Amino acid sequence: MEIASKYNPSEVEDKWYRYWLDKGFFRSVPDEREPYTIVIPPPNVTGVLHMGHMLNNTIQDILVRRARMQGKNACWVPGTDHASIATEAKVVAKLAAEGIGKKDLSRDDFIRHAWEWTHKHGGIILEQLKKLGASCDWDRTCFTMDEQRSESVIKVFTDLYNKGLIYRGVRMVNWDPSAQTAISDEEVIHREEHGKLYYIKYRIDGGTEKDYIVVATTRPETIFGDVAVCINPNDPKTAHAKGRKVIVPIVNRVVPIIEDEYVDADFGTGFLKVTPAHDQNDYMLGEKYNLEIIDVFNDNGTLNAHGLQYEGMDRFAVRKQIEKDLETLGSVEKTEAYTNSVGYSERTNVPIEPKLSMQWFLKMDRLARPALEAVEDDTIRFYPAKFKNMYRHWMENVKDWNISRQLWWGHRIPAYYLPEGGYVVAQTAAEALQLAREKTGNAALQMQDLRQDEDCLDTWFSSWLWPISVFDGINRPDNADIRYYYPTNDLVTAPEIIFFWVARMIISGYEYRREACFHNVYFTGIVRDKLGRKMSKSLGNSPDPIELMNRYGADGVRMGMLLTSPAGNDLPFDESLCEQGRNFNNKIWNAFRLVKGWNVDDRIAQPEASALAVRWFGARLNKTVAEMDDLYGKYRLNEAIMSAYKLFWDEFSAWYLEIIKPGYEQPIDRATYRATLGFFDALLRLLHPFMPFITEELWQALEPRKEGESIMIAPMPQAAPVEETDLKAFETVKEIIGGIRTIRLQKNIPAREQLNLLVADEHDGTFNPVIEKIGTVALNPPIEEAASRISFLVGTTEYTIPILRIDVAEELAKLQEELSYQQGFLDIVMKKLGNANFTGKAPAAVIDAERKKQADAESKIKSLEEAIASLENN
RNA sequence: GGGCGUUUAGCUCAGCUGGUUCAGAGCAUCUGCCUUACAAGCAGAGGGUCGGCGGUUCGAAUCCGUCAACGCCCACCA
Repeated sequence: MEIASKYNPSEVEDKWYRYWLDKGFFRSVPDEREPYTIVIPPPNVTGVLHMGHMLNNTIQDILVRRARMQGKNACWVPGTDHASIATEAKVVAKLAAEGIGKKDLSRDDFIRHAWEWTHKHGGIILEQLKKLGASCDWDRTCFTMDEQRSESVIKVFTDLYNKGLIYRGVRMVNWDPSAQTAISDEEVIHREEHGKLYYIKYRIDGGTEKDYIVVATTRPETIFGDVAVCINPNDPKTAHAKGRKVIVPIVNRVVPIIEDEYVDADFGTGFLKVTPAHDQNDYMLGEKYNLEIIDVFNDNGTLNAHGLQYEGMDRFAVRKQIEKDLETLGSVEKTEAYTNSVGYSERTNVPIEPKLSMQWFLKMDRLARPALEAVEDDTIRFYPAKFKNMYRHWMENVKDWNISRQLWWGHRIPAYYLPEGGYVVAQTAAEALQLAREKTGNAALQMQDLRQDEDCLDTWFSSWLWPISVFDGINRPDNADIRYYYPTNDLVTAPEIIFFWVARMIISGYEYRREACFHNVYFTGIVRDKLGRKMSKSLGNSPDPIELMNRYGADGVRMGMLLTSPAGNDLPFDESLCEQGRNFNNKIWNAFRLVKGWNVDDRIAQPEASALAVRWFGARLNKTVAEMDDLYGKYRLNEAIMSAYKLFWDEFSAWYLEIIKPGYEQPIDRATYRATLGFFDALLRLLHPFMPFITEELWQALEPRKEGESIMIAPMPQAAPVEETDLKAFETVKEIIGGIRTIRLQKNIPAREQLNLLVADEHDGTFNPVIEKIGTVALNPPIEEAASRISFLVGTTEYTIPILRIDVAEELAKLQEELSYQQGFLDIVMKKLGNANFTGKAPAAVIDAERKKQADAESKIKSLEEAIASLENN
């Protein structure tokens, strides 16, 4: 049998994925087993896979595959998100390219286009996840806008409205002039920006040219909305203006000077222009003093008729122009450089315009309470726990959630306006009509008399129900799926959406199921490039995951992602990590080639060294299994994989296989061979969650398998009690071998040349046959006095190799160096033991440990001195 | 402006309730090897006064204080 010396992933990955699908291994239906559930953070339906998805979904797949192998009924529900604002923007852009404006279309026509787009580009990302090996139950694939999920959303909206938690009101909202919709506070990103502070003169009404006050502003284009100027009543600087009126330049509007302590006398000039329509604080002042509200902008960020000659110009163009015009008028006292924080839309990346508009809000304070407690008392655990602080802070200061968006692509708000004012909220149009008739007492009211609200709901208003709605637990709260799978176990997501999504899911979980929606949240880090920059399309620093998988294999990339990322830490990604992953695949592949290349001969007895190796490796394996269980429990997946990695590479390949390896073209005994296949099997199972493809390929080839068997449903090795003394003794063996190899290297003695090794009486001989085999040494042979000897220490035990060729001077120097190190060490220990403070106050165990150090050092010094003496005598 | 977090080998990180499995791991580096599983490999080796300063203690990477650098979250002084 000829097996290639390099593993070729592309030959096996698709084959096994199809096999798993065909056998239905990913499918889950409720049964009597313990459930293990994960719901996928639904990616944008028209998105494509990026490195963040790779990390996130690899982690989920590891958790799910492990749970499945532990005998749990594992269910990973996949799906996509309609991504209201992002998708609508893409559709608008696509239509624009065809010369069609959104306004030219009816709502229905636009929605039709959006569905077309969704069907055309949708679901690509799910196909890409298959390449990664994701073991999702594809039969359960959901979409936030499919029928069941839509029904759930509308039902919840209606329910919350009926509970009095949803209200409608005019509020200052974050307006995105590009998408032309309001967005929530969480969708606004503040950035420091270098701008100008303009000092503008406002003439005092009834005064001369020389009578003016100066107002400092960063936004001169809003002066069309100025309705007052405010001063602090306690500010002597501005007191002269009390009770006066001033004239807003260009507009020539006469506005009053009002007084409020909100104004910071130390900022700017002490005069604050008040523009209630375009600033949150000004709006508050406006309400307080009952000022007129003048909105000067159109929805797209251009000026409206209030902007006079600037009407139709963009707000930033106006800022530049008005600066010039004010200067011409002599109304600018000065400008100075100023840095302030400007809000940007997360989605469209344009500066947010504070704008007054009618929106729908969800009251959050009562809803948030159980969700806060759940995380505080660890009913829901965060990994890493540091995110608890962030969460608490947000939840304690939670504000009402603006849930309406002025978009078409999404769930339309089920509010219906009545002809004579007022509205009703109902799940269906028919119910709405019924309600409307009751409310108005007009039985003749018809459907066409009602007008449904034009807005749709924030995308997160559907995803916050995800852990419930994917099991249809909103519409049918008692169905078998929701009762079995809910609460879900683990959520794997990015810290960026802790408020958008995680917090709100917890809230809806308590409101609609009265219990936590998941038990553990694993926060992944951000995948960055090796310079520490966030990966982005515009920087072009983001590798294409599909391309990476083609080059390194899905398993290689999965390994690469996991090798370096503790939960919550950013992941500085470098292709060399995939290389490391691929190399590991190859290592496993070659170990397999070795083992499968052996011929078994029943006539030969098991060598002693092999029997010992089997005994030792059995213990070593168990120890790692226990370690990995512990690490999984703490969600330290990168450490779990490292411990499997070292087990396979160092312990199994470098030690175990080397010990049991028969001579060239020699057969192996049956007992050792059986044990080795057993170990290999267990190792593959341990590694399977991380590297599903290669482990399946080799597991299938390791022994004859029946149709329908698979490593992915084989049991995960379980920890058994470990014989620690063997493990300890073997570690000593490694050091002895290391000592021998070092001497070979230094003295240029080939690995295959047999040497003699003299050991002291206190040497633990348990693994002597192993030492003789891989050290290529004879232990304590009957020999005549050697001309020279060279020795090393393991612990306090001396090992000596008698050899002929030896450089006495060099050897002496080495021994002297070691001697002086030991003497220095002994000095420190003695000083400590001589310190009455130490011996008086330290616990007995610590003092005993120091005494032991002393004894060890003394014994080492003694044998070093003897070795030196014997060399000198020769 | 508040709050939180980080700082340990060239890189990414472990080091729980202070004391030889306390200075570790993987990668990278260096040296020697094309040894019949694997050069995508094997065998060895070097490398850190645990961010600075001060304190508590018999003893500090570990506890306390302080300073510094970096990061994150929240916050609309125009």
